[in-house]
Order: sequence, then C-alpha cells, then structure tokens
Amino acid sequence: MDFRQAVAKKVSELTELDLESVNRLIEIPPQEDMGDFAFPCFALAKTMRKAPNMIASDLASSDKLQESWLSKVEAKGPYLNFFVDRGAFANEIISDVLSKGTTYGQSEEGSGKTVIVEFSSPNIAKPFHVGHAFTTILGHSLSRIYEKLGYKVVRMNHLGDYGTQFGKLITAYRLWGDESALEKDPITELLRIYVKFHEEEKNDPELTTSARENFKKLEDGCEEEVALWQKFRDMSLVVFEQLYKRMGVTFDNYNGESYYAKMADQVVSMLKEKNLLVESEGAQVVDLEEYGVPPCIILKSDGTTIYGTRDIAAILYRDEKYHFDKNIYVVGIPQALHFKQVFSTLKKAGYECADKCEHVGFGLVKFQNMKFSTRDGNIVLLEDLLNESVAKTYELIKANAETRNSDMSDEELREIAEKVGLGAVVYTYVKAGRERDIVFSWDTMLDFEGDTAPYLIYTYARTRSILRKAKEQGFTPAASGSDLLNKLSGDEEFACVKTIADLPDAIKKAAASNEPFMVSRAVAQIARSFNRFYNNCSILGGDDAELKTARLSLCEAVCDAIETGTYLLGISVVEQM
RNA sequence: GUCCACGUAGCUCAGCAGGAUAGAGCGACCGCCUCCUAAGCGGUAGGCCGGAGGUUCGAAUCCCCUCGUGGACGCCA
Repeated sequence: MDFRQAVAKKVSELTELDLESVNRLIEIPPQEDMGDFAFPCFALAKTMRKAPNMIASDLASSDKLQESWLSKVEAKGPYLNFFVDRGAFANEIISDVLSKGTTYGQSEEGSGKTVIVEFSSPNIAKPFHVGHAFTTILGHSLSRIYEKLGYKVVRMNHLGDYGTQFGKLITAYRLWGDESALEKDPITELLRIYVKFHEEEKNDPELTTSARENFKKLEDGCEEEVALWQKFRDMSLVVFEQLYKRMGVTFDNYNGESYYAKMADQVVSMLKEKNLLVESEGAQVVDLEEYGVPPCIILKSDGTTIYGTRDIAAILYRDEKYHFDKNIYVVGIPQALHFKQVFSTLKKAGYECADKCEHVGFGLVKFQNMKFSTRDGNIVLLEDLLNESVAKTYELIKANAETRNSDMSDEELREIAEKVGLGAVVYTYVKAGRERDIVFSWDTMLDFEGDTAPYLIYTYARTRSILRKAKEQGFTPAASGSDLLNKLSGDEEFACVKTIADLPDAIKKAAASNEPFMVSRAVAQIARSFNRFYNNCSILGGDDAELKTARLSLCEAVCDAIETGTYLLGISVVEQM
C-alpha cells in the first residue's frame, strides 16, 4: 500500500474534496515531530466558511481516522498532521525493497515507448576534456533512468565528424603528419598538426585554399581524402571507446554529422516544396517570427548546408526509423537558441515529432573565470582527471587496508580504487542541477568527504561488511513480509526507512525533469540517514535477536537502494574499501 | 541593443505548480574510535533568500521594475 495515497483517500472521504486535488495539497511537514504527512486546511476555509484552524481540529476529532496504519492524527494550527504507524510503514517499504532487490523503483510508465538520448558527441580529432564529461555523464545517467522506467532507450553519439576542419586536417597531415605518432597517440598527433596549421595559416594563405579544396574533395567523395578522413575518424573512435568502456558508457550508434549530411538535400527540397525557404542576404532561411525566434539558416550563401540542416535531417530520419516518443539532446545551454530554431522549423513544416524533441541543456565547466579552450591549451583531459582520482583513492584504501589488516590483494585494491575514483568524478557532475556551471577545481573533484560518491560507496561497503559478519555469526536478515520488520520503529530506523521510500518517486521526477541530481540527492539522503542510524544503534551488538534480524533487513534494503541509485548515476559500488 | 538563465550561510548548492521555525555539504570551532570500516557521527557559530514595489490570509517561491553575473543573438558546431 501507498501511505500517501491512503492519507489522501482518507482526507478526500472526510472533506468531499476529490482525491486528485487532495493529493496536490498534501505535503511533508518540515519537522519530524509534526508528523509524516500533512493536509493544510486553507483551501477549505472559503467553502466551509470556517477558520482553517477550526477545520483542522474538527477533522482531527473524526472517529473515521482510527486505522491500524495510522498511529496518530492531530491538528496543529491550520494543518491536519498524520503520523503513520512506524512498524507498518517499515514493514511495507522494507518488504518491497527486499522482494525487488535492485529492481526497486522500476516502473512500467515508459513501457512501449522509445526515447532517443543524444549525448557525448565529441569532435573527431579533438581531445576529450572535462567539459565533454558533462554531456557524457548526464546522458549516460538519463539513459539508465529512462530504462529503469521501462522506456526503450536509443543512445546516440552524434559525432562531430564533418566540416571544414577536416579539410584543414588533411592538408596539415600531408605536410607535417607523422604516421608512427598517429598510430601511437592519434588525438595528440592530430591536435598537434591542427594547431600547427592555424599557426602557419596566418602567414600562408595557400594553406587556407588547400584546406578548402580538400574539404570539397572530401564532400565529393574523392577516394584519397575520404580514406584519410575515415582513418582519422576510426582512430579517434578507438580512443573515445576506451574512455567510454572505462566509464561503462555505451551507444547504439555513432551516426555523426557526416551520416546525416547525406540527407540534408532532402530537407532542402522538402522545405522548398512547402514554400518555407526565403532568400535573405544570400542565404536560404526559414522565417520563424511567429515562434519568436530568429530565422533558421538552411543553405549558406555559397549554397552548402549548415549544421541546422543536418540536425533537421537527423530528426526526420530518427522519427522514421524509431517513431520516438521523446528525442532529447544533452547539449550545452549555449545551443539553446539553435535547438529552438531547429524544432520550430520542423513544427512550421508540419511535423508532429517537433513537439517530442527536447533540448536538455547544462552549464559550463570552467576554470575560475576562464572557459575551457582547446586552442588556448587550458584544458584538463578527462582521462587525466580520472587517473588522478583513482590514484588518490588507491593511496587511501591501501592505507586503510593496512590499518585494518585486510587481506585484499593489490589487484583487488586497484579494482576498488578504479570504481571509487571514477565514481567520485562522476558524482561531481550529477550532484547539482544540470544548468549550474561547474567551476573546475582539483580540490573539489578529489574531495572524498561529505556529499560525494565515496561517501555513498563507503556507506554501502560498510553495510555489506555488517551483513557479511552477521552471516558468519549465523544471523540472516528477516525476510520480506516478516512481522519482525515491524520492529524497525526507532527514530533513526524510521527516518532511514522514509528516505528509502522516497527513491522511486525521485527516479520518476529525475526523468520528468531530465535531472539526474534528483536521484543523487535521494541516494545521499538514504546514506546520511543510515549513517545516523549506524552511529546511534548497534546492529550486531544487541541482545534482542529479533531486532537484530530486522535491522539486518534494513541494512540489506539500504544496500539495494544505494546500489540502485548509484547505478542510475553511472557509479559502481564496492563490497569493501 | 534584444532575448534567455542565474543571484539563498564565508564557499558549493537544495528548497520555488505560494504555506508551519529557509535546509544540506564543505570550510571554521568543540566533541565522539576498549564497540559493526572515523571516507563516519554529534554539537556550536554563520541568512533583511541581490534591492524596491505589487498580488495574497500568507511570498525565497508568482507579477512588474531595478542592480549584478553569465550566455545567446544568421552563413562554425
């Protein structure tokens, strides 16, 4: 049973307000001692022509509020406060988690629906820095969250593999390229010649011409140019895929811009047919005044297509192929206007799928006041950040292992360090609302205390450790549905159960708002409430064997909940650390 | 100039389809390991929720104005 629903139903019966509006009004009291659910009576004041305080106290005295699952209902000022029966509540929630394990929080709301998540989308031949991590981590997490809710998710990596810069790269490679360096470390080598190109270009206009010609050849499908481009693309992808594999990130396809470029002509003819193209300063654009946005450029004045055209082509392609119910773009906020233009253009052309597209923007990753810039060289590679984090974690757990006389092998220590170290980095990207900027600092990235992934993982590991010890001593958790679970009614136990109960709703909200931090916040609350319990009550130490098994069930449920939540964020837990 | 975000504790952030005494984490200070992992826990200090007005029984939350910061404003993506 759902306690909130039950309370709403009760209020609805007492007041003759419909269930839905009661549900909207019900809130969680700000203080623990005010109860678990509250119904504010202001809304009734007008119709009943009575003071809210009076209404609340009248309602509180109703004998219809005698229920086994309610321990107390009292009026406090204008509020009607409900206290659930702690034992019954704990039993309900913990039983649910124990029976579901890490499928806890799963739902069918997305069953039969397809959502496309476009994310990561790095540029070929460019280094993958901590800025790219934002879209990668967010998109990965959102994909898992949607899957949890039953959606079919298609992960798309819209690679930046098209454009004039490839003409430049081809020219540069032919002049200064080093084959062996390319084999060894492709991105570094490609970046080196790319930077050199820009330096030399200032004094040598012929380079510009050559680059333009090479891009033209590439577009026209000239064999040698295409082969080089393919080589740069393949080699870059190998590097990216190593990183993705390390982070557990997967994609259903890597159809980049070049893939959709082929379809751009169809977009042009479609828009032309519908008489939506108008000439403006030499370019062909779609006027979007009725949508309150500047025109969308479809053809540049030289007659070639632009990225907006390719984005439109991509949407039409995806609509046809996947019949998506949602098509989300995990791309930085600076591109908000661009997406508005693209979606509005489709809308104007009469495509319903335009309304199913959504830009999920996120803030900037920056150094104090500077923006990351490949050209200026003030970037931090994601790989370096991960390595630092893992290295620091390794030192910590190695020291811990020594003081605790643990028998973990060095290999095990490194495995744990990898998971915890990566988790720490991932968490810094999903701990706050996505539209917030992240000011990059080694100190915060490598801070493992407080609201961090290591804190969550640590809580999990410590709890697993208790469960292991209990097993050695012959104690096992009380089973789902056992009456013993009603014993979990102490203040700390109850508070912890409540945080676990909140997780499924947090997952739904995370999907609805495309905000993974709804999940990270919920998991952090579970960990915090459990640690409070852990510090106040001895789980294995007590004399009451029944209470002990009930508490072990709470441990088990906490582990399931943390593992569920961290998985959705793209963070792995470890059994000990 | 136009448009869009944001401005909450020293710092990083929650809270904002209006509601009870505005919450966390970090940092600071003070405590807690003969006891299940101290990457933990408790406590103290710290707020005219950028400013002014309006709507309302009630505003951090909604509206208007203002200041500040950041971003976007056609042939790059």
